[in-house]
Amino acid sequence: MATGRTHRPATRSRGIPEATVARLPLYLRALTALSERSVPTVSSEELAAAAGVNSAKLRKDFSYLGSYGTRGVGYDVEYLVYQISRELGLTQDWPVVIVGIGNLGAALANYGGFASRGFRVAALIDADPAMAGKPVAGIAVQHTDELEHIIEDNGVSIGVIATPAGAAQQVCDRLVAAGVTSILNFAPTVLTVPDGVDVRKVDLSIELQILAFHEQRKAGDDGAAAPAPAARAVAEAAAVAPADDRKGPDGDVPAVMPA
Amino acid sequence: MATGRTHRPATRSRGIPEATVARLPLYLRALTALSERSVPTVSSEELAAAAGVNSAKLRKDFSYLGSYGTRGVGYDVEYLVYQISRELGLTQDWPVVIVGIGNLGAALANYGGFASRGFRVAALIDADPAMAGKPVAGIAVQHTDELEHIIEDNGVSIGVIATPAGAAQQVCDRLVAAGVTSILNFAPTVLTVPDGVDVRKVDLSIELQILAFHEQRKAGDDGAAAPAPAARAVAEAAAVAPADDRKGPDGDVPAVMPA
DNA sequence: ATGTCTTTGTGAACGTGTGCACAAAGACAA
DNA sequence: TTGTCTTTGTGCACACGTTCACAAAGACAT
Repeated sequence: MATGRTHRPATRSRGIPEATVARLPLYLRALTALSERSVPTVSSEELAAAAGVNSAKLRKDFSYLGSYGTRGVGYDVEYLVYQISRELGLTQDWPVVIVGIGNLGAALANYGGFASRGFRVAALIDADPAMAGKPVAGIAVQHTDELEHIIEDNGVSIGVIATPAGAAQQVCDRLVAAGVTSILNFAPTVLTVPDGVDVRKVDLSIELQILAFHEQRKAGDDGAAAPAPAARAVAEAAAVAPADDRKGPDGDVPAVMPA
Repeated sequence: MATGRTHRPATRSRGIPEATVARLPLYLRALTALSERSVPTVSSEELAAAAGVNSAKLRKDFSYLGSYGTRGVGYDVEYLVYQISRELGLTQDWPVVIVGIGNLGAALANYGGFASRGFRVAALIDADPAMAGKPVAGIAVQHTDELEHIIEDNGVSIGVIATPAGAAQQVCDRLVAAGVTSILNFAPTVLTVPDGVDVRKVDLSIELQILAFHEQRKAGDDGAAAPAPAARAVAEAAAVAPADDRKGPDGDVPAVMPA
């Protein structure tokens, strides 16, 4: 350790917990809104409410970034916007490629939130030759053949995969080989990547299934909270089985009753 | 756990951890793929690899559902598909409404994964009168005025919000008032809902920001892993400041340098 | 039946995340 | 300056999640 500073500014940079990182964008959004309304300062309580989190959690989150608040007053909105932006790396420009310009890819290309914060759609790529040249969101779609070329020329390190599941791993491999080290995957597949490459997935179907689980829970629990009188008819139709034979008939049950 | 002895199926159902619930769809997908290839049984090791998780975690996850494996053999694929489907509530039909038929809403309506597992798009709703009647994904878009009507008639309990941020809370309120108790929110806003209503959010911009954070981390770390030679030029331009003056100049720094 | 071999199911240790509650820091007033 | 009042920053305890490691369960061969 060659630092030589007085007290440990410590490795806070390394030490920011994932859970905190995941919330920083949320705070940033709330702060940006305040900034637009020219609100000069905000307390942890107010900001936490706007971001939908606990105020103690928010303060602890900010403490990982450093001590940017003023006791008795709160946080300076502009300053905090800058600090969080910097911590998230949004003060620099991130060229992004979107691969797979189907319905979803096109929607992503058109999504305003993309461009707003440091992200720039550098290219739209699709495997369909018929798509090549067609403009989507003001950008001409390029063919997959150009992929490596585009990534290297533009210094792209973030790729978005919006292809069908079957093509995702292959596209992923090519992206990684060409130098991409962060991938946002919308295809319903588990991607395998080498160490050092980050993958985040967004899976509509999984989200819905999680909701369905909780929804079913509520329906089963009934008696208590049951604000919605509807949605029952359908549920009943499916309740053909004992509906609560967990643990099962001990094991002699054959592997039947599939979907 | 403390229970007597014999078999206390206990309240396992209540006790399924959220983290486990979130992985069940992942397992289900892997199992469905195996099922389609007519694979009869699978070990925790194999299945874990396919789902991209640790095998011990997978076994523990399954243990919350009951003891569906056979020691020395593994899990029966078909049986497990059924059990997980049932646990997730996918053996019943879930009518879903999508509100906001812009680029994203249309993409969602066309998304095959929706219909595949128990979910059925009951209606597409948009505030633009010009959209009304237009077919998207084979379904005629209906006007927002019909919202309450549609939800009640179809017993919809799951709603998807794909509107602009500004309209999201209002749409959410109407959905909830009409009986929806689970919401999948694509709008970049924090939704406020009463107790008993579940909200899950999917936020493209947040995912990208998290990736940017890690990407920046990698770039800062350099020296070690740095497969991508590109992407540096831009990064440099942003490195105007000391680049590592965290903790800041002690506090006299004015709140300037915003985005 | 007995033994061997495979794989589950889970106790226990560990790591991460959350939230309370309060001392300390600073603003502001007199 | 001194005192009061607000709000941060954080120690601590607890809840949740992950992973290891292994005994017990069962399949299968002999």
